[in-house]
Amino acid sequence: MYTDLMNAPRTARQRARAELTREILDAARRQLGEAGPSALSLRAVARELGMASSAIYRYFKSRDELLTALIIEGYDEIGDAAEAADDPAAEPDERWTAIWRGVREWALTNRHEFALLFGTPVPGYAAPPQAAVAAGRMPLALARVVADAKAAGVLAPPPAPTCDPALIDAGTAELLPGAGFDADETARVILAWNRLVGIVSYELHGHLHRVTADDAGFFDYTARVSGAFAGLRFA
Amino acid sequence: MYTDLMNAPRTARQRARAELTREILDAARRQLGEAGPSALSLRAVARELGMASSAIYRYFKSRDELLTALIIEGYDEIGDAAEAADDPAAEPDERWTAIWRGVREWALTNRHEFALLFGTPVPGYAAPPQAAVAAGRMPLALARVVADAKAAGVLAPPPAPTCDPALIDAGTAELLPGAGFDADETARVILAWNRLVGIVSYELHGHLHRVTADDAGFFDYTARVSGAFAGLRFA
DNA sequence: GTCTATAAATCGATAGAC
DNA sequence: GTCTATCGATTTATAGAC
Repeated sequence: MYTDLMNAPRTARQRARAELTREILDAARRQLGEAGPSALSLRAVARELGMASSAIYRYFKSRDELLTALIIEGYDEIGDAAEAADDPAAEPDERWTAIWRGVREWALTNRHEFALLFGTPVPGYAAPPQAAVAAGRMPLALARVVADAKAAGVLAPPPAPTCDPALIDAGTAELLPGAGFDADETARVILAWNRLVGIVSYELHGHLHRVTADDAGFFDYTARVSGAFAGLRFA
Repeated sequence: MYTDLMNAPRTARQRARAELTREILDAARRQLGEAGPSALSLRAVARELGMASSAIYRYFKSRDELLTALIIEGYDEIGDAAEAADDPAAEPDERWTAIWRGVREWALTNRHEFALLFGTPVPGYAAPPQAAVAAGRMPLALARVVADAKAAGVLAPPPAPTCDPALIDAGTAELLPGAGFDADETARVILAWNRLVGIVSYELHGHLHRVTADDAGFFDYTARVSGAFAGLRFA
């Protein structure tokens, strides 16, 4: 939505507005890490940019609107990272690992934004429905690999515990139109998405400190485990 | 550490101090949900209790010390929940599910405390080393089930992707003295712990909204999947 | 141990001059 | 569109009377 404003700036006025909007978002992202998302302060952003606190209200009319812009931008960037890492011509196991690594790398260089997306929700703030579209891009990248493996006939059968179709939301069953996922396949993609976010969160939040010995190596191991569970074959 | 103060109160003075310490902790826990952990305010706690803001410094000499007490108390409670749910005489699959459900129930009724433990870390705050002991109790409960299944000779062999022993911290390899876990078994317990926290976080933070259709049912399915991966046999 | 008073900051948001 | 000034509130923390 705000990125729309930054495309095709025609007049000098529009360009100036787009640039300042960008600077506000960048400053806000820098500040996410200093006091946490819930303490994000419009005033502090204004101070960092050398502008009056009231001037910023011309760009974002509330703190929540700025938060929404940051969240959608974050979901889009992590979706970009996942899609950019994916080479549809490669083998499923390689695609899977590449997507996982792309997401992790984005998270490592944008840890506060990752926390904004997947950490504790900001109290009193509710993300608008349109954020769901951007939020779905990363798990969809994972689903695409599974769908392609299934179409190629190389998807492994589900492991022992199977998923009751009644547990999956009707809308989610159609998450990848044309893929023809059954409940088990859908559930395995959901758990893969949850696993990816969960293991990155553990690494970023220090829960693996003195538990694992090699973060990148354990992450790759987790990716293999997750991919195998999803039905992909790893060498 | 603070709970020590509450055991064996001898004089009336000590009992009064213990009770007020308890009230401060309870009030702080109530406030965790209002503005998030990073906004936890000693003054607001004092106000809620009808005491002067300065008086509270007699009980906790800083906000970080109060946070530490809350974190250790939370880890201990979730460890209690896991241990209380475990019946060592039951079958491994039943024990596993019971522990999972016990942890989820604690999280559902203490969601802000759960977020304090496993959500975004509070900026500028570092948990003291002694918190690690309390933090380990919940995953240890999971490990105990796996260890007992191994001792009984009913632990399934590892699934295809195996874990390089170099990826596990040397201290973690001894996480359950006497269990004789190898790297694969240790890694599977770590991932089970991560899975449990991850799926509860997803449920609490709304990421499963309109994705799954039955939170409790999908949680049980996840528990079965996780237990099977850990090597337990589910009917 | 509890109180008042205070220090030196911060915040979101608005009004109104220019 | 940007500024100053302001409102009414918040915070952590300390000093000192009682």
